[in-house]
Amino acid sequence: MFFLRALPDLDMISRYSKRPETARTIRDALVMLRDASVLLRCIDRYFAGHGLSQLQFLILVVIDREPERTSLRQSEIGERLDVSKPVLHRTTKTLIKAGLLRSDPDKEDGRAEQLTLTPQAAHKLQEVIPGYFRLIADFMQSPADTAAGRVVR
Amino acid sequence: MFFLRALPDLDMISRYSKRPETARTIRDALVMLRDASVLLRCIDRYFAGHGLSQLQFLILVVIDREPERTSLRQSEIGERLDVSKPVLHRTTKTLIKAGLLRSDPDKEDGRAEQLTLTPQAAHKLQEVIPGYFRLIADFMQSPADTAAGRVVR
DNA sequence: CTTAATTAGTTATCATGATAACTTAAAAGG
DNA sequence: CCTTTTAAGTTATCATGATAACTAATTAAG
Repeated sequence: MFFLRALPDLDMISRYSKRPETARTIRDALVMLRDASVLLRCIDRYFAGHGLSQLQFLILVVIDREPERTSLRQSEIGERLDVSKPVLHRTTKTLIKAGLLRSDPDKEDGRAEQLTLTPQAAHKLQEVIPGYFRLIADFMQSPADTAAGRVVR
Repeated sequence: MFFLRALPDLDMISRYSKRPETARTIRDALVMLRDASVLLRCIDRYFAGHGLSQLQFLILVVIDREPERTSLRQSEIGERLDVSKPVLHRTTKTLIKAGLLRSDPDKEDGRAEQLTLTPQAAHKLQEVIPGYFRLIADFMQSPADTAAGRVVR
């Protein structure tokens, strides 16, 4: 996360990078980092209000959206989400305990487990996705209001 | 951080948000979240290579760039950086132990402390800022190469 | 002045990210 | 086959974010 509230001005950036064109690019990147950080916090807060972390949500999503499959292994989820193995392990266990995932042994591989969405998980996704997209759309339209938690509508 | 490697396509997004214009906006936001997350990781890795966290760097920066002042209180740093008080507390203590900050009692307020950059900190900033800006510029020009840690030059 | 409210900083505790090192099963090489 | 290497998942440990609740100093109100 990028925490700086007031970004450096172009002059300051230019002091360290010769070409003015580059300074402008860097400025744009910093704006992006700041915007994304604020939005990520809004998203975290939104999911927390539904008893989920962002990663938990994404794990459910990648299983749900898999065509022709109803379950994935931990390792397959890892191919779709850019997180470390131990974090994936811990988070899938949390989801199992919460009743949102079911774990079955993989018949082809004794080391692996197949992770399937429970009906509660499918329901949870239905409950959560519309508001997720609405939050993002609201933020893009009016970042300050959305970040302040005000009703934008 | 936003970990999804392959973003949902417009059709999928449209299933949850009526207007196609909104779907496009959401897609843009997801792209931004993903780009920013990848860049943030590159930045983390860069600072780690110099013995700093991103927050540690930003604390040094906001003190350094303060006009007419050579020191700030914890609370003033908190006004400039969007982090919680305990995190700020812990991180400034770490910087003091590392010899990058000096803490002096505030003469006007018995509760407060004035935090000043040490010469090592000023040197560290000089060492670190050019590469920081270069990393960001490289990333904006060629995200994949920069993220892969390849030399872009 | 004295009391109440606010502010600066601290502490304890938790959540969620990472790496390193491990166990066990599967796959590859000889 | 048997050994070695790779892959799936797990465990231990650490870093860095958050909130809640605290102490002590300052400021505001009466």
